[in-house]
Order: sequence, then structure tokens, then C-alpha cells
Amino acid sequence: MNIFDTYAGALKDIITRLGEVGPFPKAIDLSNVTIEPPRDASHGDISTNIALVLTKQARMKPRDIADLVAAELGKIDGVDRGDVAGPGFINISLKANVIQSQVANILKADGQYGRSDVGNQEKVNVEYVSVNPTGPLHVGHCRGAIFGDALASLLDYTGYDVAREYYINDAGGQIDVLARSAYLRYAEALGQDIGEIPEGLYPGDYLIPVGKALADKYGEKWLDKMESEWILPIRKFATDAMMDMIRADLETLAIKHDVFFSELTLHDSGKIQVALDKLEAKGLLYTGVLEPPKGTKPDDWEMRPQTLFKSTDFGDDVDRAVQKSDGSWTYFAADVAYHYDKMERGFTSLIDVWGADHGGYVKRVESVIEALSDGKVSLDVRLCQMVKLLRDGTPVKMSKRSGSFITMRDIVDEVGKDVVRFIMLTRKNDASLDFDFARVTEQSKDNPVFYVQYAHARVHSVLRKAQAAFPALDMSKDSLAEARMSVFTDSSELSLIRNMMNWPRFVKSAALAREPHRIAYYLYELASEFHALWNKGNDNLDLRFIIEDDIEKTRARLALISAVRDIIASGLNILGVEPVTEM
RNA sequence: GCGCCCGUAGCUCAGCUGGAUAGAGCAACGGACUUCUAAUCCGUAGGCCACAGGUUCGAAUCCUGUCGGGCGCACCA
Repeated sequence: MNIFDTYAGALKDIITRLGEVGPFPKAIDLSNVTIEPPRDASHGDISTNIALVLTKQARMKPRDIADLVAAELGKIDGVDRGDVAGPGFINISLKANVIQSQVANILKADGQYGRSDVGNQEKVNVEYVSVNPTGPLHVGHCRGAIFGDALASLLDYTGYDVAREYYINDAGGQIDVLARSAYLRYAEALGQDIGEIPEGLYPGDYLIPVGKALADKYGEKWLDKMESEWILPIRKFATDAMMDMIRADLETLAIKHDVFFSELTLHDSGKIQVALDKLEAKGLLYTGVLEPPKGTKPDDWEMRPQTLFKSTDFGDDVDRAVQKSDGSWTYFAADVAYHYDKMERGFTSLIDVWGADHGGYVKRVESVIEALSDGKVSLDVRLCQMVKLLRDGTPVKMSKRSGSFITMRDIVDEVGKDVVRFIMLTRKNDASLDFDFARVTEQSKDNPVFYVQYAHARVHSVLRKAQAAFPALDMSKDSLAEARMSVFTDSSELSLIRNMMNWPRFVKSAALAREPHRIAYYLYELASEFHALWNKGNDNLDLRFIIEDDIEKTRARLALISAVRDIIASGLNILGVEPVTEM
């Protein structure tokens, strides 16, 4: 329960009471009322627009309403006073002890301060990465992977029942290409001269060990055999090998998945047909001919009747094909079945994390979800924009042809997991992001990862020093929570506490908006407040955390910074960044 | 041609789903180290929130249009 909720309740009681005794109508819609900290700290601790919202319903001037409510607020326990300001805002100032005591609340929560139940244990499925198993993960995949992973953690932290999922695209034509490429390496491993890798096959060195493993397992069994004989077993073998590699890559970034879902199983089990039958039953499939697109017309365009899904019924631009010209299912058809399967497994909220280049695919999937669930299941597709790699300001050149693209592993090896994760979360997902190797490894406040980590490490540094100075001092959270919090009177201390009081609200809003980057920004600001307080101790010895001759004051200060530490650690954990205790 | 995303300080970006005088970092300038790690902090300066309308008590935020940038546009994945 955070403090804003507490006073929101009190405020509602006041409105109801005023409704019963006189001035206000009995039934009042409070849905647009906000109860939040004011932007400007001089406006008190809590600000509400309630008078402005009620002005129509109560048919009174905002300021008159505000005066009535403010007078009542002044009587509430813990409220110092309620002021009316501007057009009719009510600013509530809390008594100092209410603010101070929050430190104890944070410590007693034991790292769970900010955890909430807004998610109501709703079953939500977050799908991310979902890369073709045809090669190692490269930089482009990094961002979506980290975003999805952090978002899943954030939702888990806010009371959703989260499943993390990877959709393995192991059924398409590219897997045949993979199998042929692996077959070539297999022949090579058995001593054949394969020369240059032909255009259209995967040239990467990562397939060499796969070829060797194939040779070890099968010997010369597939040599000089027709492709139709070996393609299936080698597809399976190569796909498994690629997935092993991808899983290992993901592990270097601590990206977790609960389920790896194979597209192939949808084809093999007939689930695609089942899902399409559902659409058919709703009258949403038909055979038709698509118009060519208006702009640049494809050269090989030909009019042809196809089985189409009527996605235009749900706001899509054109209806979408579910069957290819050779009669096999389209990628979209499998995706229909996949999302249908998620619904069948009981998820009521689906989140897909894709690269921005798949933006044109969003509407048709949204359409399917709406059609199959009758609007009961929500789909939220989060698109991640590109990452521009830079080295000291100059773009890193990458060319697929020469094979000089940078892999996820390259990046992690160079700058470390924590840096990659944090930096990738310092932008909104739908804004492009610059990743400069020089800048992200810098040890200065220019580098947010470092800055936040440093604040956390600094707290631990003080705690170590304090224990040395006061060997008998009990520094457990329970003990610190009993400290004399009334020592916090300096504006920087109070400002720090107010900032921490905002943590639960931030987490909640970040979860509802599905924007984990807000956590990163919050942490940066909290770290900044902490560093500021630290430096005040340089000028004013009485503001230091450790006061040599005053164990009680020291105890309170340690309580304060332990609370900071708990929140930074919680936030970093959500982002998947390790809160280090020493640097 | 159509759809989606983005235009906020010189640069890179936040802005808590509509709140009060729009905020950080970098770069510029001026200050604070016999320290609980100055790996930090404090101060100054910098804005027609792309532009034009609309919605209302109130708009950077929502709606419409214009301009500028990114992505996508049968059967691939």
C-alpha cells in the first residue's frame, strides 16, 4: 500500500461525506481524479485536481469546492495542512513524521517495496526474440530480447502471471537453406572440397562444427544421397544445433524463457487447420484475388485466387493470404495457430515484441486475435526501433556479404552484460537508440549504468565503514527500521525520501504502459539525489552518514541509505542488471 | 499512393496515459577535494515543445490537416 493510495481513500471518504450532508451530489464520478506528487516540491507532498474535475458535477466553482475539501483534509491524521492553489488544485502537506517514517516502511518491506498486485494475476504471455534458428544472434536482436525480458520481469513484479516465450521459426524455407548449408559443411568435414559457399546459402563459420558433428554422428551415410533423403534429419539436427547456440547466446545476456515453442509442431499436429477452421466457422475465410499494391508494383505480380482471411473487417488495409501458391501454409497461417494456441492455454493478455521492420504485420495479427477471442483477449505488439552502433561517434559498418556483422556475443564480450542491458533500456522502445562503445564503458555520470551502479556501491561502502566504526551496531533491516527517523530534517534528505515514496507509483505506471525504460530513468534520478546528499556531507559534517560520536544519528542515516539501496537493487533486478556492492 | 512510428535546449533524450513556471545528461562558463571512493556535487546560461487549426477549466500530451525524418506495403520469415 503506498501512501498516495492511502490518501486517495481518505479523499474519497471526504467527498462521500460531503455528498451526504449537503453540497455535493450523492453519486459522483471520480474517474478523472488524480492524486500524485506535484511537479514542484514547494507545492507540498500530494496534489489533487479533484476540485477541477468535480466542478461540473457539483455545479460549483473549482475554488469553492477546493476550499471545502481542503478544510476537511486538514483534519485528517498525518496531514499538516491542505492549501488551495492556482485554478483549484489542492496541495496537501504531510507532517514531517509521516515522511520520515516511510524509511521504516521501505526497510520493513525487505526489498519488496514497490511490488504490487495491479496485475491481478492476469495470465499474460510475453513473446520475444523469436529469431529464425539459422545463425547466431546479432546486435539487432539484442534490444528486443532485453526489452522483452525486462518487461516480463516488470509485469511479474506488478502482479501479473507471466510466461516468457520464444517462438521458434523452424518450419519455413530458410530452414531448408540451413539444412543445405549444414550438409555442405558435413561433406567438408568428411574431406570433400566444397570450394566457395554458393550464393544463397549461409556462409558463416558457425556451421563448420555442425558439419563435424553430423559427420561424427552419421559417418558417410548421407554422402552421395539425394536431398530428399537427408533433408529432414539434417534439418532437425541443424535446427537443434542452432537453438543450442541461440540459447547459449541468450544466457550471456541472462535472457530467460519459460517456453520455446516450435512452429513445426503446429504444422505436424494439424493445429493450423484447427485454427483456420475457427475462422472459417466465423465466416472470415474466403477465396479471392488481391489487388496489387498501389505504389511500387512487384515485377512478378500475378493475379491469382487465394484463401484469404478477412482482416479488413478489423481495420486492416487488405485481406491476408493464409495459403501459398503451392498449397502450403503461409507464415501468417502458422502465426494464427500459434496465437490461437496461446489463447487456448488461458492467456488473456498477449504481448509480442518485434523489430520495427515487422510493423506492417501488426494489424493482421491483431485482427486474428480479435476475431478468435471475440475481443476478449488483448494483443499488444511492442515494436523496437533500430540500434545504431557507434565507435567514438562514427557508425560501425556491418555488411552481411562479408560476414562482418557484429553478434550479440561480440557486444557482451566487449562491454559486459549489465552495460548492454541497461543501455538498451535507456530509450523508449519505439525510438531509435545510439549505442556508442566508447560512451557506454566510460566511468562517469555520462554513463547511466555506471552512475546508478556507483550509487549502490557507495551505499555498501558506507555500510562497511560504519560497521568498522561501530562494531556493536546491529545493521539488520529490522533494527535499522527502529532508528530515530526524526533526524531527517535537511531538504536533501526529505527530498530523497519523497523520491523513494514515488517508487511504487513509477513501477506501476511503467508496468501499465509496458515501458521498462521508465525504471531506468527513475533509478538515474534516485541515484542523483543520493549523490547530491552525499556531497552535502562534504560541506556540512553533520549531514554525513556516519557521525563518529553519535550512534543514533548514524543508525538513522544508515536506515536512510539502506532504503535507497533496497530500491536501487529492486529496480536493477527488474532490468536484469546486477547491483554491485563494490566497484 | 497507403499504413505505422518519430519531430521537445547547440547535441542525445525524459516528461509519471490532460495539470500549475516544460526537465535531465553532454557540450560552454564559474565554483567545491587534509573525503563516508571528487568515479561525485553546486551554480550560470540555453525553448514559439516542427507548423496551423480544433476539443476544455487546462494541451508537449487527445483529434484533424500540412511539412520534415524512419520503417513497412501479395505468396518470404
